[in-house]
Amino acid sequence: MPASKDTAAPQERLTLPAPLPRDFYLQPTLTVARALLGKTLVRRFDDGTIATGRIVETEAYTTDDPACHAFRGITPRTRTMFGPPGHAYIHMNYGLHFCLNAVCAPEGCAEAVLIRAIEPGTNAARLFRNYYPVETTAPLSNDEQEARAQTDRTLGAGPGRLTKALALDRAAEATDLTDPANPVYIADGTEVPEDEIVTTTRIGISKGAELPWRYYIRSSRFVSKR
DNA sequence: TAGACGATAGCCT
DNA sequence: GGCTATCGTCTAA
Repeated sequence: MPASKDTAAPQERLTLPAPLPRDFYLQPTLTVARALLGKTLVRRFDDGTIATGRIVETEAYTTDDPACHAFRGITPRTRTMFGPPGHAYIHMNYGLHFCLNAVCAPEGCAEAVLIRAIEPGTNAARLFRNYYPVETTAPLSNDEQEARAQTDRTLGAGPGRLTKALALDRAAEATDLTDPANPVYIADGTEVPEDEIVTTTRIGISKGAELPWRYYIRSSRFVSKR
């Protein structure tokens, strides 16, 4: 894929899909985790540019799940999870990475879907610039173009990577993901056939690790781990 | 208040 | 596959 492909699209010409309604997040959390596959994550940056990503990997965390941060009850960190559905719950882990979750279930019931990977869509070059802030205007060599193509495949592959590419941190905590006026929201996307959805166990947890609550799109090159 | 731990990712062997 | 950077959060004392 040519490196310059996404750089020229005038932002004002973008026609973005409609945000998902709040009712979407009131479905059972496992259903939401599956249904979010193929949906569009829309990010409006401080400079007014917009980038999108197609969600290709999710994990579900429910209120009776020992791996869920809210398992032991409400704390300052988990307050957002106990709030109304359709909001962003963003937490830091390992002191390094932010992870983006969509809050599900009615207010008072703390459940969420972790968005683990996206496929860069509109304005992928903007995501690349966030990931590697030093941008050069010099023509890319063949090796550099190959390295860049490799990075395009991985810059949204993993919860920490995608928040870095989307420049999302605690400032976006509790953002209403159903409001298209917000800096980040989730919109409709493409339908994913049932046989394209892989159900497997979650990654990187010690409690509740046996639960098959991770979902990804089989044919996607952009999932974090198979 | 101190210490342990963690929904990760990059680098090295 | 192993190691580790690095810090917010929680728990125990």
